[in-house]
Amino acid sequence: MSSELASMYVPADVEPDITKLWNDANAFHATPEDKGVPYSIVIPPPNVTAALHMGHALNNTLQDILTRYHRMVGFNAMWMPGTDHAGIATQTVVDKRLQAEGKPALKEHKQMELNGEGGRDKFIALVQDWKDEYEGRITDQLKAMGCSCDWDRQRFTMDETCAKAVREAFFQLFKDGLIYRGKRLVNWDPATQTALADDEVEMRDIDGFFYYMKYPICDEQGNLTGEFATVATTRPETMLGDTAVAVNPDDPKNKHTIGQFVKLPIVDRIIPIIGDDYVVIGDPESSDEKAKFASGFLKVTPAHDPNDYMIGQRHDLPIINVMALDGSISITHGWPESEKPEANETLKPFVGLSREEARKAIIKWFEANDLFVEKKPYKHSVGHSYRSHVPVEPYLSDQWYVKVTDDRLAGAALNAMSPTQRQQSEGCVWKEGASFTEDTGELTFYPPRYAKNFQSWHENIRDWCISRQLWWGHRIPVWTFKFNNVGPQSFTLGERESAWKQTEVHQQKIERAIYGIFEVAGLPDESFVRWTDDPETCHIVAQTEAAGHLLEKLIQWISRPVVNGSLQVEYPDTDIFDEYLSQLPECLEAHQDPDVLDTWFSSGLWPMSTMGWPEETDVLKTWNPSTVLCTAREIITLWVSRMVMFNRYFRKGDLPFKDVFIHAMIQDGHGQKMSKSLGNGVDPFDIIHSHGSDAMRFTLASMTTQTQDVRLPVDMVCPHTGESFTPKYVGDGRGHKVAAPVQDSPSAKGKKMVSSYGVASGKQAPTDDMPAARNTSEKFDLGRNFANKLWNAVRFSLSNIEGIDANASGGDLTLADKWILSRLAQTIASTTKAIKGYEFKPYADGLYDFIWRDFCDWYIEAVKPTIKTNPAQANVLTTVLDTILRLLHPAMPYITEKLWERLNEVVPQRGVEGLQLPASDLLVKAAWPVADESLIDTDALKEFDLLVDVVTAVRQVRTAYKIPPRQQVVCSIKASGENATLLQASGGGGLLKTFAAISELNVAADMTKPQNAASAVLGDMEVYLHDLVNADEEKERLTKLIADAEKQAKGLEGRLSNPNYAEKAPAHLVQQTRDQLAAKQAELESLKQQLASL
RNA sequence: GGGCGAUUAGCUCAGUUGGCUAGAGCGCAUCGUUUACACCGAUGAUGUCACUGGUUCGAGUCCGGUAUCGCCCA
Repeated sequence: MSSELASMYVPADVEPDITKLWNDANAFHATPEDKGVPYSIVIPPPNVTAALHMGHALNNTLQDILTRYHRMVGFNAMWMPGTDHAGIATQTVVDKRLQAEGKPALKEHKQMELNGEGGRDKFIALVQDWKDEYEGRITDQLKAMGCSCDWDRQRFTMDETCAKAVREAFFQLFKDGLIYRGKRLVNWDPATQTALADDEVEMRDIDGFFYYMKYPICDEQGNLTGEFATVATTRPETMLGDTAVAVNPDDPKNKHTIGQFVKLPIVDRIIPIIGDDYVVIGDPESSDEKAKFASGFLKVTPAHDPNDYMIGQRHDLPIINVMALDGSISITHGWPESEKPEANETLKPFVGLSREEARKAIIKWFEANDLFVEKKPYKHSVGHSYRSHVPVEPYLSDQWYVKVTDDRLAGAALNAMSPTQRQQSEGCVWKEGASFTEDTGELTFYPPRYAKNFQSWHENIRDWCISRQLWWGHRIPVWTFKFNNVGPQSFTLGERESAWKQTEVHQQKIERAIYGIFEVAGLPDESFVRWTDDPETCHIVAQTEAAGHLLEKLIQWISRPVVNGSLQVEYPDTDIFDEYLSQLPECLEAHQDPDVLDTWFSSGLWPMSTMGWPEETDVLKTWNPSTVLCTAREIITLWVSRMVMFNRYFRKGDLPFKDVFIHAMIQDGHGQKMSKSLGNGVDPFDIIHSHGSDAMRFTLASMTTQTQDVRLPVDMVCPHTGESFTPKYVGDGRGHKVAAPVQDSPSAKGKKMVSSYGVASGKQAPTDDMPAARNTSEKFDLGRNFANKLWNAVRFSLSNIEGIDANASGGDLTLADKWILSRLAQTIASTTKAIKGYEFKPYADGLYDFIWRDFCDWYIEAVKPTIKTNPAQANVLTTVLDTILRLLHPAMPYITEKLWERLNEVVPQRGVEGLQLPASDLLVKAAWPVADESLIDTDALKEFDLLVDVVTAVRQVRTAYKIPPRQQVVCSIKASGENATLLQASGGGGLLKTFAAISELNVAADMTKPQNAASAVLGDMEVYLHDLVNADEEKERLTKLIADAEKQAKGLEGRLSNPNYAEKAPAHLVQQTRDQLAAKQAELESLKQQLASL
């Protein structure tokens, strides 16, 4: 194959070929049988909601660096790829898209479902289409980035393998009493109409009001006393559901009202005034915000406020829900029928109003009826849905919970922590005493400060609501059987007992029926469990999909329509019918739970499910626990926690991963989060196209410091000219800086374009004349330039070596050779250490400096004159090239693989004594270099540094005198001892000539300064460049140098004249300072002499 | 309210157990296209290391406080 290298690195010409090479070699695939210590990473599965953004690009670049590095080191490395179904997010996105396109959306499909037209399945199919599209795009993006994932193992959180794990996990937790059903206040999102977990609620400060409203006080019969209780609330609309007014028993002003009643306006409900010390005593003078605003009377609405709910529990208050699922006022979602709300003419106008409308209407009503006191501005924190961004409504409903406050879950997660990272704390809120009970932990956070986050989350954890009222997700594997005639609505003690008895009989019959059909189908008895929480209900959980299908069949049969006394659906197997089903109670109703599981339930199983759990596969045994999880900090609580709890619980205490590496989040140039709506995101594909994958990866790696955030200033690409420029910014009215919707082209006069913000905000639609502009960032030029530099360095090196036998004997190593090998050995050590410690910037910077500065600027220039005639030197050069490619490969896989191919063609064998470089067809499979310490030649390092100093000094003088770079100059140097030897040696002298365009070099200890020579002083050396001087300029130059030297000498003197310094500082430092001062004084002396001689 | 992070050159950021005459990339200025690379080379200018106390022979680095910005949790 001809692979002459082009004069410029063009990623698009290289990347597809290299991808093919890797694919043909199946280079990313690992099996448990492969040799090497297992190393694995599971990808944090990107949501199929949207394509990947720059944060994902960073996240996956780092994982790929780790994976490729460990593969090269010889680990059996496997990177598990996949995507997450992201229940609420994806369902919402698809719904919005359908609405925007005017197609039947979620609402319409819900109606279809009610009509029995299969709306649920049809909608899920639409989401599935979306998922297929975005899963494909995400995969393409990762592949374009060069991610070395084991693509044969790619998973999706809702595929069959993962679904099996979800089913089994739910079953086991259920069986072990760690899943329960509870009627609780949940965080309800009225827009998407689903419950949210606590951590899906984001708090926002809202400028609201405290409203003060008067409730008339009365006796138990409703006779008004003429007094009023003034309640204070931020949410007046909830007053319809008030079931008490509370007063602090220590409130001197109001405690006398405890025991009385109020007649709730509009509703006319008679509710008690109760004493509860939760109530804040009002004090307008107080510095405490709450006391300042408190009126002393707290309206208690147990159905619509978590704190009120607790008060309600303590005082056994009724719970009256006054809202429908969409948050509108409703009398049919829990309003007691005994109040006959439909007959209440006062109430009628409020029914059906939205929360916001109801608030206004109720305030208006209170005003009209002289019961409104005032409103005061009040800034408070309101929970909002992290998806729909509407305020969350505390809402009473039945949900499934995981009892994560069990020691087996949260306790196990805490005990997983590395003992070195545990913090002193006040213990857990869910457990008596301290947080930790064992020292089994190996879980380690990088950077360590994030361990604190993890710990305090678990210490304060609450039970986890896992049911979501969505369609897109894992359907909850619970089948609920209800017996409708076990007894009256409310039970006396005796009735309750008999009801339970009846229940027992019913349940036994159901169990017997299930055992029967399972046995016939060959399923084990243990593949279902039953749980009963009230006399009318029993819940059955199926362990496997097969068991679920049988239950489904049973339910179909139970729900069979009975027409004219005969069954319309026969159970397929008559024997089963006769033996098991004929006994089932007639009063039975059954259905599968309509809800789906919280997405994090399946994500929490990801490190296990992707590897085949619950089967104990070889993959699972080999790579679980995985080695490291790379993610962003926002995910520590949501995801890391759940994976740790689940993995430890289901796999006998094993961790899902040993290390957690938390990387920075990418913000725009103004420190704002990148988001679609702000139009400040940068698409990885755009950067791959404009700069190349390697450039993007390298730049991202070099941005990865240990801080929390990094900024990526966002520029725009002019669609008219293709150039990038910094856009004009405006405020968006919400405190954000955004690119103005319309931008002028920087160089195409009169042409305009629309910014991403313009498009996203809908403020400006793109047209043919005014197209949309893409975002980019100048920062990626760093990686692009570096790639090109490397490309040309290798190209040039190979063109010099080609045709000569680098493996031939002969030739000696020069100073430059010894120096570059020393620097190479140091670089191998430092980059290896950096990767091992998850220090990506030092890794990237170290290679950048070595390649650009040491190798290109100095070494290549140094060997230019001799490389073609010195085989030993050619061997050093190829050894350095080889090692550079290996070291850089994890960060820049494409270009290094391409150059490797060419290097193999030109020089198949590389390596020197102390640095073995085993040959490999593909760089991706090549061994990571290890250098012997003997390669580091400290003399060579020192000597080369001296040469660099001399060269730099000469160049400075040349520049000062405006000598054209190619004009040769005669140079004399006054030097003695080692310095003189070095400078006289052919290596030193030759290098000086090469680097500083010196035609003739003389070195002597007693060199005198020639007439008209310009000079530089380096310690006790003096460098003279002949025939340059213009006395005035030289005077000026020397005066400035003298001033600098004097200043520095003064500083050193000051340090030494402090007696404490000599006494207390380490001796070697004091000596060093003395030496520095001596050198500086000699230099000063010399400069002064020169000045005088002019 | 609790926790975490940031504040170093015009911009984006390094600065690893205190030893600094504070660095890099971009940008800027001057010079340079006989062939590795103009996605380049040489040289240069630019810093009260946010402020303020303290510890120390010595503080960008350690400790206390203040201010501003950002994130997480209530």
